[in-house]
Amino acid sequence: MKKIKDENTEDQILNAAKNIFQTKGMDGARMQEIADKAGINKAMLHYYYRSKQLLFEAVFKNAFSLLAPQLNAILNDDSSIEDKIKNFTANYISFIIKHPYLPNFIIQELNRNQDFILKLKDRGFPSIEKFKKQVDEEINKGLIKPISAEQLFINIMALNIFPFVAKPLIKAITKSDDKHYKELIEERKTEVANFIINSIKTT
Amino acid sequence: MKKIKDENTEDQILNAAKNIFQTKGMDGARMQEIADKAGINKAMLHYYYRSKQLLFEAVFKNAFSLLAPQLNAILNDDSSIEDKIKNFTANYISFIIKHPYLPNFIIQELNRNQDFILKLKDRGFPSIEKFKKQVDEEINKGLIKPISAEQLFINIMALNIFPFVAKPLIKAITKSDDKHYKELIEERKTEVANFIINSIKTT
DNA sequence: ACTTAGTTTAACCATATGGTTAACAATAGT
DNA sequence: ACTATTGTTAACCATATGGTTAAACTAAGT
Repeated sequence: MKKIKDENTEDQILNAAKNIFQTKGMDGARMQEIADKAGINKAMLHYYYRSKQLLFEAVFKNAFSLLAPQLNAILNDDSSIEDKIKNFTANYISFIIKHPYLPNFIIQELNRNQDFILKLKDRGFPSIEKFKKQVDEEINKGLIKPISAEQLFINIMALNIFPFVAKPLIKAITKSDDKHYKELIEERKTEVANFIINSIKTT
Repeated sequence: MKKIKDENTEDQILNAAKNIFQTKGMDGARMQEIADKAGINKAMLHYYYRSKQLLFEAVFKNAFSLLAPQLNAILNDDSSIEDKIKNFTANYISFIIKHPYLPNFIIQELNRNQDFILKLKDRGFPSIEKFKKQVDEEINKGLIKPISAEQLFINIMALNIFPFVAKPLIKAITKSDDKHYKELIEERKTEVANFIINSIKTT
């Protein structure tokens, strides 16, 4: 009863669906297009995933499960805040270069359907508690200037994620072609960490 | 031949279209829903705007023409960089509180259709040249630490715009209800400017 | 060989959707 | 009052779309 194939149909579908959903979003995606990209019949999509909604959710959860560990790297790692910021910045940018549609996809779809995030709020969902303690500790030790952990976290996310989400806008305003945009992003692997640390480090 | 009315049909349509397009995006919006919200017949949409695409473009241009002056406030004002950052941060956040769907709408749609930005690139489209000169000048005068104008501009945009774009994510990770989220944002009116200035100000 | 269970296909279906049409209403100029 | 122009409506149309069905195919178990 097992199919001996290079890749089973279910995965072919999921990969095609990832591709289409992440570039066009839930509303812009067409089941026929996904089927075509997977090289199979449209009925197969429903055979394996029942509905567009369920197929989409499979893709979304999959995408989020890639992003979550990245965020947990700031929130739950044991290294110092300075080290975390340096590592996260370099790692996250490399990570997104490999998955360019991820941040946009997640942000867009979370905005489209606010309730949707409830379906994710468990197993490994990033949470800020530990980070809060760490920030307060380092402030007390005089290692960093006073700042709320929430604001610091928002700032770290913003500086790292935004340049990808707003790529078209940034390219237009800075009059960059793809090459120059890529250089800007590459620079940010160190630039962003320095910018943050400059701001919060005690002198 | 003029209609004496509280509001002419064309504007009613545009307002309804704004509402629907900005919350649901081009792909998620339905002409029927726009007509219903405007309280008119669906044929009127086509009578006044010919097609969904053209109606959408009217809404988009309108939205962008609100955002552009905000960005130009950093790029082309005559005040010092420090003052610009302080003013922009406070103003922009107040501005978005009034137009909460704006940044998301623009970013989402620019990502959906990359070519679309070409239709905007004229009259008052924000451009970074003047800001570049100013940054270099202030660095030379020793007022701020060395930083590329592009990176500084990206950082300013990121810290200000991202918290709105990523609202659902931030709310979930910081376990905030609407009230706490609003407080976080309110804090940022001064927090963000301090964060940036701390980082670039010479000591 | 035959049965059984899972897999795949083509054809089909109901509905939604953007858009059109033709008739009708209102208004202003004459 | 008559006419031309503009505004508005209901009915309609072609197509796209998510989803279903019934039949055919495949591979393993016996």
